[in-house]
Amino acid sequence: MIKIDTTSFIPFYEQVKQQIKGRISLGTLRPGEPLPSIRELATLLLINPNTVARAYRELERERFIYTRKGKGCFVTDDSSVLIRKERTVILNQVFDAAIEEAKKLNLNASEIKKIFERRLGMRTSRPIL
Amino acid sequence: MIKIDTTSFIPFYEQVKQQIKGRISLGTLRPGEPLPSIRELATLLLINPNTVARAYRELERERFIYTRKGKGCFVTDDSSVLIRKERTVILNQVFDAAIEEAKKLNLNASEIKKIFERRLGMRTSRPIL
Amino acid sequence: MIKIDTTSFIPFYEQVKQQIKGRISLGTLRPGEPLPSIRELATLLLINPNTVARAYRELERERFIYTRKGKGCFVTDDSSVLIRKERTVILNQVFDAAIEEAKKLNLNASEIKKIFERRLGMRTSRPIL
Amino acid sequence: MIKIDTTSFIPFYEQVKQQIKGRISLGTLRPGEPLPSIRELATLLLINPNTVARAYRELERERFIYTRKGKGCFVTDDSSVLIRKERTVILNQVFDAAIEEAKKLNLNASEIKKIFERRLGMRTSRPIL
DNA sequence: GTGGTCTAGACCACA
DNA sequence: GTGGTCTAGACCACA
Repeated sequence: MIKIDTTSFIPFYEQVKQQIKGRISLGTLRPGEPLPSIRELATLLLINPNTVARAYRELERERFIYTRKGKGCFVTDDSSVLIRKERTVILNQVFDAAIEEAKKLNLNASEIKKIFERRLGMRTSRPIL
Repeated sequence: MIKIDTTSFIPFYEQVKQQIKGRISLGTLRPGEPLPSIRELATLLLINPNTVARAYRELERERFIYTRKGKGCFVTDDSSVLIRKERTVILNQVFDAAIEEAKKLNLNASEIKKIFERRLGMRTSRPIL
Repeated sequence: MIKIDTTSFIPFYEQVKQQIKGRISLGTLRPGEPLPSIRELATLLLINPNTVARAYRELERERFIYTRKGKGCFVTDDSSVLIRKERTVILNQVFDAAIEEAKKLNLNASEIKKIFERRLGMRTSRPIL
Repeated sequence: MIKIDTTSFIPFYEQVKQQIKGRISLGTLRPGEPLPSIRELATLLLINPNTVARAYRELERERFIYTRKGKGCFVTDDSSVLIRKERTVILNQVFDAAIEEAKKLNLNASEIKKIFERRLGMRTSRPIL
């Protein structure tokens, strides 16, 4: 499910971090549940274990996961609370960025809205209503 | 108007490129019009001339601008055409990114729409309606 | 009484070693007396038996304890002598470390002394005087 | 001035961090002042640049230093404030550790005090008075 | 098997 | 020159 975009400017370790957070937020990864092992995920993503280790280390420092030596890494109990806090911030950021971009390309609000809804529709299984 | 986000993972030269393209698209920079000189822009953005030079070099290679030795850099006649081509691609990218992000954070389509419209409203001078 | 600090950089086996030595020095563990069994101590400390085994193995190599197959591990007769030798070394080490740390934090001798005595007082049942 | 103890259990990157903090606290490194470059310090300490980079990265995340791409790392303005906060915590920790150690070795308060003052005297140029 | 530290060395952005 | 990311691979503590 996790993917690395090798063409992106975003560092690999950062992509891993963001996607782990995303999965916690989605509930795919729940409190107490183990993350894939560093080596396992590295193999899966075709990247170096050190890079995954860095992502995990930073997630630990940010209290989304915790580590037990020799056992593995696990989602913390308060991870979802932390993510919920980050959530609004993150969402505002990405939408503001998109809108800003559209404005720079000289679109007005209704044009922006039209494009947005087209994209949203394409990526939704059910009709929006 | 142009700004460098020093905390972003996007390289400075890329930020400059994107913003120049944005201004061409906006019509703030028109065909034939001169760009700010490398040194001038570098001073303005508090970055090294080499970095601006790289942005200009790539914009030239992509045919958005051309260089006249001793005179400076100018917007090409077909720059807007080129940008128009990029436009849809760019917009789709940024909106898809935003929507993707929202989905990772476990929002459904109508929630995403609500947030989007709130942000869009905040950043528009006239009411949308 | 023995405790593992899971946040410390000091390896678990080393923490066990140090604390066993401490108890021999304290007289809580006397020559000839049996140590808790490897499994027992491992269970108590919530760590793996292998880790306790390593601590015991090294203590045996350093002649603080000896092993009787099928019976267990016991404190040697000359353990206290050995520890007495280590004692001054150990104490100097820890105090030098503390003083060094204080100096790095830019305190002068009298300030260091003041802090030290405050801490010592706090951790002593009877008044020092 | 900075030294790596290769026999210590404390990781190299952590030793570097602690000593940089110590020098900031001492005033040897002042706000705005540049740290030695990563490569320079690595060469000096006979360790790998990656290890120094990790120390610097963590110091940056803890807001003791900041980084300017292509320019170097510099002490932040509020570094001393942050250190002052850490100061008491750190000092209590090290002194408590030393005292605890002494108690485990079965010394009473006055003996501990005697040893402490002997060590303190040895490491002070002027008599304490 | 698990994670943690470290090295040697490549390649990039930036000054 | 500066810092940042990444890889390949070694060695250690711990389960």
